[in-house]
Amino acid sequence: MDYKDLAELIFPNAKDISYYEEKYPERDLKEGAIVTRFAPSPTGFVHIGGLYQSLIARKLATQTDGVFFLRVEDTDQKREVENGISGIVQALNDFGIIPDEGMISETEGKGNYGPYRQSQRKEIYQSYAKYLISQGKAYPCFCTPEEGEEIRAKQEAAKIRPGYYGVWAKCRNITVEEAIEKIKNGESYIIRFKSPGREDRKIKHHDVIKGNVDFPENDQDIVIIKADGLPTYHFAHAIDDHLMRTTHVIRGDEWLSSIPLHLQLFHELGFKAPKYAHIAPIMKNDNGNKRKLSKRKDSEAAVSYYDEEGIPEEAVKEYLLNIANSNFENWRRANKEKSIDEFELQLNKMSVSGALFDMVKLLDVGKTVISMFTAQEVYDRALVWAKKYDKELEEMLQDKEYALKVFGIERGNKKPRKDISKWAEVKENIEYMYDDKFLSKEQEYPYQVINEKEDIDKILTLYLEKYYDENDDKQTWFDKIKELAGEMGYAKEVKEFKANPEMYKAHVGDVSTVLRVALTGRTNTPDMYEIMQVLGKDSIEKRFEKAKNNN
RNA sequence: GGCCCCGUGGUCAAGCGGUUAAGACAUCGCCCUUUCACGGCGGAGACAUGGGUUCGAUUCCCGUCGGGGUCACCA
Repeated sequence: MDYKDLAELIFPNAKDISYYEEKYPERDLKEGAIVTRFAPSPTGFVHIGGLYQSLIARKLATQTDGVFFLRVEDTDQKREVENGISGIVQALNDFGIIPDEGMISETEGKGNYGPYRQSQRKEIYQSYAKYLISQGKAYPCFCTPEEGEEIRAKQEAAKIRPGYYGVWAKCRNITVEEAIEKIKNGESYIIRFKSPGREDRKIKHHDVIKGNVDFPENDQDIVIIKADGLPTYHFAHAIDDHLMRTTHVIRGDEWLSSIPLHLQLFHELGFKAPKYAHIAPIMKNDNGNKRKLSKRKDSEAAVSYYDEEGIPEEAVKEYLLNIANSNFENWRRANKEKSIDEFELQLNKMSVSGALFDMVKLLDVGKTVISMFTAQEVYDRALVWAKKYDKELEEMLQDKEYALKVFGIERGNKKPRKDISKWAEVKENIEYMYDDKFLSKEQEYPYQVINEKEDIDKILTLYLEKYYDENDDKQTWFDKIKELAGEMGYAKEVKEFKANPEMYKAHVGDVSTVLRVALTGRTNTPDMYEIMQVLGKDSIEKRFEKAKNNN
């Protein structure tokens, strides 16, 4: 009896691996094409780091005329979550990251290298496990989980390296006869890889991002097929990325230390190893300590957060690209109008250590992104967001014509206004432009220099009676406010005021402030001329009236 | 604890033997016919540390300290 008999006994129905090698041939792509993937487990939660990886993977595949696919790693039934796959598909879709192959819904996939869901690839893994067993490179292990823990406890007590290796690998040297007998007796078992490695030898590895890294060889006989018949991550990774013809494995750097194992697995399986690019995680400062953005503690770890806050997907992607390749910023400044698809990302320019997540910077990117939008785009996007998250804003946006005027203030020129960084800010930002909101609410009037009610009332009255004409162009409008200032005995020019401060109580700017505050309840607003144009005479009169009646 | 990776201003980061050590965000000041925003100009602000190697180290080597990752029948 030999290894073949043992393999046959364990996996009697498994196909020969040549079947799969033929079924999933080398891809016919041009030289240098990158085949890569995003391979999450379907927990229903997409982490910003996952989006980061996908963005990078997608870009690289696109840049090289390669392939980007979505593979779902659902070999741990305990972690299964309902609709977990759809959540991932949807999240990627929201950010315009569309895989060429892979899962497209909870149950369907597309492409010729599937299934793209590991739980549906059980037979494939078993074929390769069978192959390894028949080669004497894997073996059934009859140790129970409890025995495993005992071994571990002993190792810890003795302060030696924990794990299933060397003399601790009890089942590694069981004879074929013995193994067959145990199996026939119905003893339960798992399949372990028989590692040929030695801990005292080093391997060299070149990571596309991390550079050269040396590790001790792997000597652990890791589990490859679990008691439930499904593979562990490591085994599935080797089989899948080989069969799906992945050229570059782009993943989080928490996997870096598995490199010796993975390389060994590829080698023993007779596969060519892919290139690896281990991405540093996005971190957060937590009381002086850096740590990965945490699903439980940090709302911004979930990609859904950005949708809820109304941070445009373009902004999130630009920010991420910023972290990925610091030359992106310069490129962006030189190419303001271009799509980020035209930026060429380089893996080897990525930072080897994790960046702290910077919300302030993200919002700054958001501001710039939104400032480039037309009023129509702002309207459309804000409306989509409002329908989902803010009924009141949705109502305000019902009068599209008016909303477009409001969003059009100081927009579309060479120095567009940058005052909206996310859709959640829109309501607060435009609220005062709506009569039904403004007039019905009790207002604060933070007048600055000119404070006497008498003066204020006089300015408001005079302005409407004698100066304001809605047909004035901006220069005339401006000149009239100066005249009003003069009539009131204030300086018509700020410079004049600054030169002779003792001669005047206030200047034209202070008069403007009175008008502005009466009009909007704020000291900071966009250009007042445009505001008046949008508001119209009727509204202006009502607002001044309200201001006069204020106390 | 073992193994591995990393350490340039508050943050993201160029530079990688000789530089006035870029740039962006944040911050401060000035200017931008009246605010704010935008924009412009300017200021403050950094090579963790101790030893080497070298004519010369932010750049190379070693130690220290600090940070991160990993050591499952989870991915």
